[in-house]
Amino acid sequence: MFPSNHDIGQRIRDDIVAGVLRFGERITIDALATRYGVSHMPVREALRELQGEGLVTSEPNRGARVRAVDANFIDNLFEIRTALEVMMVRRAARRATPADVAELEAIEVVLERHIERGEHAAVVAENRRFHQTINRIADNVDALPVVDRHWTLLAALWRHFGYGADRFSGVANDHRHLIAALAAHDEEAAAMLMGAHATKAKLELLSRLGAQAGPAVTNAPSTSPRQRAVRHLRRA
Amino acid sequence: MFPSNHDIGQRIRDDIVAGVLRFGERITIDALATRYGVSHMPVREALRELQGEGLVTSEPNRGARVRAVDANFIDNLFEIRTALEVMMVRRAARRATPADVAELEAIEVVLERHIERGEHAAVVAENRRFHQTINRIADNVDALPVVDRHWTLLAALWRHFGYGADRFSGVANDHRHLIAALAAHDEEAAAMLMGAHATKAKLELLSRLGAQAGPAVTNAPSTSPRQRAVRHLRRA
DNA sequence: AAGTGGTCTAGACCACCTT
DNA sequence: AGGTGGTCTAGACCACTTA
Repeated sequence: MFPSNHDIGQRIRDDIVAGVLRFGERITIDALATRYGVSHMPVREALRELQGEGLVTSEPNRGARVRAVDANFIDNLFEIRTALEVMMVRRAARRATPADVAELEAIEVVLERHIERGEHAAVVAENRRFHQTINRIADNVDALPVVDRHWTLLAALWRHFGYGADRFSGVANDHRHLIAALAAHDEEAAAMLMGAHATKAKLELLSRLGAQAGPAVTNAPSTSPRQRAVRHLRRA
Repeated sequence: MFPSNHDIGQRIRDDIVAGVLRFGERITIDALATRYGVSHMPVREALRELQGEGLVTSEPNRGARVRAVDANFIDNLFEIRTALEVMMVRRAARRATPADVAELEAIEVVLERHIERGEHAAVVAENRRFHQTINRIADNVDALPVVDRHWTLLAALWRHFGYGADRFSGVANDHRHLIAALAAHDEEAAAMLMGAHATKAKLELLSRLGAQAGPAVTNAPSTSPRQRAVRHLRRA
């Protein structure tokens, strides 16, 4: 049983958030293929996937780079997520059945137990399930993959920046209110709550990014696309 | 410019909207590969791309199908587009420079000339440029690919259902007001206008879908995933 | 057990950037 | 011209489904 094959995308993502692949670093299909012991094609597909998540940028015929995970990136991602999840929770508020509400409550109970016990990874996983359930209730199958694509990346970022128990208590409170709004079919309330909920997460991540020291990133996307000398500066 | 061979995705998309591949039809990588005279891999990637657009659905180990282009599908797509474009136009309203506004006005002039002359395809192309420019001003590079992915499909749908000169006059009026809101940095107005603009397009498409006779579609996604006998019914 | 859908390998090949 | 990034071919192979 080789774990080696398969899921090259996840391995690259892990290597990026783990710092093995530095932000801004140049990456080539060939190098990654030999590194992971696979052939061209799986790496190519993985890079596309990561490009879809925004983790990798690529200029035609000039190779790809690890995207700088800076405030701008976080901001972009959360604006997308917020716009879509607010739209989704509106639909969910219109459609939620008592059974749906019960399902959310059950998930929330589990989630809060994980919070009490400080089981961070489990909290993140259950939190994802909570939001996925809302999105399933919303019943827009075409939006699901878009939103879902960001979750793996966000999970990696939380893991990287540390979880922080202080944040989780607020999460539970938000969720309880969200469930109430859905149960009451109060679309406006649900939209407002979801917007605030997502914004909190964004601000939280941004503050950690700032606290973690400035240089988590750099590699200004090289607005003048033809110079490379800058790369020599990154060494330390 | 792509040599000729490539861009299997576009060829499949064209075959779908042209009715060569019927809605609901079963499609396999192998069949498409032989049909277009290419090997497995390009078709596989193309199918993924189309899945990303929502044009194709796929169940693991059970093959793919042409997605039913019904009211529900149109609705899903436009909810995504509306949510994202409203978010984008808000950002654009905050950032638009006089030069940006001038660029939009220039595009709009060209667009309206095409409208007067009844050059439908050119109108669609220029309309796309208009919205792309707003999204560029918004400066969320991570949202661009998501929104952009739907444009090729929408263009194909307009082409398929017919353009309709009646619609275009409203478009020009909406655009003029949008430009004014952006120039005034009026974020709320811009958001409201964009929401209405997108909703109009959705309703327009839906009405054409309804007018075009009911059976543009069918193939209920077979909610009980294990039966295939139904397939024999589709023959006529 | 046979069939079908789908991914991986290994290398050829091509287009564009770099001398 | 030479180099590098990236796509395509042809077939092996694996996983899951169906008989």
